[in-house]
Amino acid sequence: MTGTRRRGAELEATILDAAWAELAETGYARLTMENVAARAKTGKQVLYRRWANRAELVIAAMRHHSGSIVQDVPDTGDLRRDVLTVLRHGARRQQELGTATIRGLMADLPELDPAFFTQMRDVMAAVLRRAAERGEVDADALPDRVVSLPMDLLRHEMLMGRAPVPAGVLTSIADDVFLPLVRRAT
Amino acid sequence: MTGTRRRGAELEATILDAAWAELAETGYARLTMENVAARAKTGKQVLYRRWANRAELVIAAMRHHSGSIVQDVPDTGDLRRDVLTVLRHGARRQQELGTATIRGLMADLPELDPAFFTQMRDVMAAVLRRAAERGEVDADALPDRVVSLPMDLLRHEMLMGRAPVPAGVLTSIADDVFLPLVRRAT
DNA sequence: CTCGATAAGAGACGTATCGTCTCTAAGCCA
DNA sequence: TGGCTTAGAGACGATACGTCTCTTATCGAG
Repeated sequence: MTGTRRRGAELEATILDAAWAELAETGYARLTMENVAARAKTGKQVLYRRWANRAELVIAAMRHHSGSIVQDVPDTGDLRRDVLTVLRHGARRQQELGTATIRGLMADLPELDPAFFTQMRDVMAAVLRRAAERGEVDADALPDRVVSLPMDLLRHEMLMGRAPVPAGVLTSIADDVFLPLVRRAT
Repeated sequence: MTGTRRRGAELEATILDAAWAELAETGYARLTMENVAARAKTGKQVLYRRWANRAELVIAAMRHHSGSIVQDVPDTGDLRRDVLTVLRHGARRQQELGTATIRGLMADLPELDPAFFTQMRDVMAAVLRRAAERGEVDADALPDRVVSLPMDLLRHEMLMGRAPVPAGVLTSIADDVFLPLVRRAT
């Protein structure tokens, strides 16, 4: 039995799984290219051929582990419920990664992908548009900052806090800040 | 002339100045204990005797460079102006440090000093209390989250953005989010 | 003024990881 | 079947960490 040598997509998937496992086991700070390569039973060069550095590898591993962030925008017929659903989704995602990983990535990445933000804002925009159609909010002329407000606050919470974001924070973002703001007649 | 050997506070100040200079020159990522020691013309051990790691040294250097964050709470007689003053103060502080340094610190610090947050929230609370006395806002029964909202959003902006926070962002935080929220009659 | 304790100044040291390079051989394609 | 690509494996020099060792300047007690 001479070794079956993996290639292309198969190899790539193995590496990304290995990276994800290392991430879960040791965390971002201690994740090394060497260990990922070892776990995937391949050489470092194979990693460097695909990703320029740790950060890119980890980003790729994240994407590989769970598809694009939000495909199904919630539509429960109630604005508050929709908002909380979006927030919970984000919070769960954070829990999977851990604060330390998120912070580490932020530090290593020279530039954050702007698509990441617009994506989340578009989700909220869709939720708000439907709420406007139902008459729950009075206008869709809301400033961009207001639209992205819930996710911005959640992100802030995820970055500053240590542990998983408590559920109370999510309801507070919705009830103390966002809903009073969008329900208000301008 | 046998060397004049520095001690105590004098030595410490020299080191912190060196750290601050290195920070400005090379940024947090490339700041090394070795270089700081070299610039201060001392040994690494002298640094490690005082600070456990890079992050602590840099924090100390920041504090040394510019005193406590806010001693003089603005009081212009106008809520909007006060809020913007606080925000500008924070933005200036960020500009001095640079986003990369802030992110690096966040990644390295296991735990953020909670005093940092309460401090900023207390500033906003003071500003709001005076506004309430003037009748600008209707109640001082505002949720904590609302009180810390402007600084939270600014912090989010500082962390996610690359360059110094544009002035328009500050006014947007005040005019699109904070003021409509606190002026509203509950 | 003298003596001992303390800590500065300087650098060696072992470890860890980086990112590059090199080499051999396996697997795909014509 | 022969050639081209690239996987698999590891050596390599560079950098920085954090610890340690050693000498000697400086401070404070007596």
